Amino acid sequence: MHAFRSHTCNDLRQANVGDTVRLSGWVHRKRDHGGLLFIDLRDNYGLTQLVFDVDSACFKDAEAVRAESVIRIDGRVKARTQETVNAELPTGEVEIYVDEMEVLSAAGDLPMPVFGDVEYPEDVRLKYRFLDLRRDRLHNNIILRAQVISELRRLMTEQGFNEFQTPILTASSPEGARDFLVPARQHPGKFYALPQAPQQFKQLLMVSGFDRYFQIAPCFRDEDARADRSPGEFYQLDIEMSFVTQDDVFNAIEPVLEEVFKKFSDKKTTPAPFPRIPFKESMLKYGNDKPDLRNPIEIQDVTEIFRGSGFGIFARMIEEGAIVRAIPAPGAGLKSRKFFDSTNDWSKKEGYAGLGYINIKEGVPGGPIAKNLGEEKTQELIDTLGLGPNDGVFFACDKEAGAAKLAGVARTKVGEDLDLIPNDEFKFCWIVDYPMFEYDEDNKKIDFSHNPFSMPQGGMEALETQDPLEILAYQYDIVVNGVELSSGAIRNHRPDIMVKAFGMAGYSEEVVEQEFGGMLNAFKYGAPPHGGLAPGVDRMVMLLADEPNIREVIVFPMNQKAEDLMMNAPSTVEPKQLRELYIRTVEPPKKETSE
RNA sequence: GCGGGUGUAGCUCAGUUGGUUAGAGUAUCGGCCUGUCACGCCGAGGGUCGCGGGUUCGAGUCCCGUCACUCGCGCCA
Repeated sequence: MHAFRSHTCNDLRQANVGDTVRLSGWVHRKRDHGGLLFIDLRDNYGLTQLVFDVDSACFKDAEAVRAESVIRIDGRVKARTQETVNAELPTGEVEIYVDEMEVLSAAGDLPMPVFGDVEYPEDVRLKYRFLDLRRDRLHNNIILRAQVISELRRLMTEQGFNEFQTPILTASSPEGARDFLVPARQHPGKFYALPQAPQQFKQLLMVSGFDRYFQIAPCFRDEDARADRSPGEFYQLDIEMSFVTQDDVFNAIEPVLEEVFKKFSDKKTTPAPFPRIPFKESMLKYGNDKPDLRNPIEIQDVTEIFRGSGFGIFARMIEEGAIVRAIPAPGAGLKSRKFFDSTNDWSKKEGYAGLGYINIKEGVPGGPIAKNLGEEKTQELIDTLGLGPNDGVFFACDKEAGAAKLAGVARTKVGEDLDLIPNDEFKFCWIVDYPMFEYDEDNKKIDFSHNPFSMPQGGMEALETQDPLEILAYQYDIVVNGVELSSGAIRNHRPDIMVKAFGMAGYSEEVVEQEFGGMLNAFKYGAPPHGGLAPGVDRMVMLLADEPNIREVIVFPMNQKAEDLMMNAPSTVEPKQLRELYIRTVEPPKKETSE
């Protein structure tokens, strides 16, 4: 017999009755009746009930063994009586009468139990991640993650994509997020950077003639955490293709996402082709470029109705260049005034200008805006917005960017408060036609709005003839349920167009040469038109596992402050290590303390 | 860096208007228990109420500061 097990804890069934078996696993739960003792033995695969009666040679050992100890047992499979069958367990028709037991590894007092589904503080869960990972919820999430990744690889490979590894130690690149730096011992004063994404490498792979690349690629960005953004590192399904148009990229990735989401979730999934929404339309109708299409509310611009109207606050602001966006709140007219006031208070607390509103009760519009706007204008609003006799509507008035943003968060807030967002579907869309450039208010200059490597729509001619702020790029995002899953682009493979585009954003040819020389140089020796994208793997699994927090789908995540509480990273290092690197650390200045 | 929330036993939580010796469930330990599967019953131990300061005759409760965790803003080509 095998040293540890003849079966797993999910193998034994009625058909095994009479067999002599050997099992190993964790003591999940003990039920000690004095003269009779049950242990639920657990492994990766499931649970099996062990029975020790008082005559058993190992009864005393079983009484002493603690939860989460690892044991090996030999025993006989017996059928349970009709009354004692456990229909909840796949192995519930049988149990093992134990003849011999060995403790392979004794467990001490547990800082958190594995059994049960009690919530535990996150720092305890992170410090004892190996215990948390034994629990069903995390264990299942991580298995799901493995299966999703395996399926992604299969689907990509079947489409003729090849998986290549790209360097982890590479060069810092000037824009994007903050880099993680690694000192270069052989080059005092110089540093490697961990890649924020294998962007240039995958483009270079296209120049190298590999035609179709993918990678489950680790990406490193030194940014602060969010619920859907783990600090440090994350994974992307990184994809690049040669000789393709934007539609070719869409056609390649849509079936992959559709199939993975259908396979690993019971929720309804948008069938391919996914809707395509121009960036500008998304900013207007949803107030952001990652719309949750489950939310039925659509924002409208109603600036013209308020221009010169009796509602003086808005009218004056419009004269100064503000706009007004309307956020309908279906059915909210039946809510009390408190609903509208507290939504307004919420927006102010979030740091916005505040929300005006009209609440229509039984067809009668109420609130200060309706009063001051007058009957005719109010009716025009109701007709324009298609409001019903018991609907409400909020208004965001500000400069365009501010109003759009406030309208967007209000749309989400109102949709949530009115319970308008169903949780039983995945609604995908593409956001397309991003602007190539935007005006950078801080530095008073034109800058890239997204990815500087994107091909401008219209190519060189557009750059030479159009208003820079009007030029669109072949740049696209995939969004599902308000989560930005991926961004991508058809790349700019022409050195002349690239130098021109960078020039418009204020980067000299020398700077481009210095920062992107590797790629720019490659484009001078025959580069195929190419494009790609990179959906976030962690976010995909988070959505499929229906988890609100990305740490629940990462095996060993860091906390919000980018610390690994289990491994104690980051940590100080030996002076010798620093000397080798010609590095000296400087204490940060102490904060002023008021005595 | 900024704003919100949370912080009481190992854990989940209760604790009234500021008023006796801060409670319950669970876990742990001891005792009893031969059909449980959240086993049951009896008992015990376990607390600087995150920490520091203040107000008060008196603070878990009120005020100020600070720390930890978390959510958001900034940041995220």
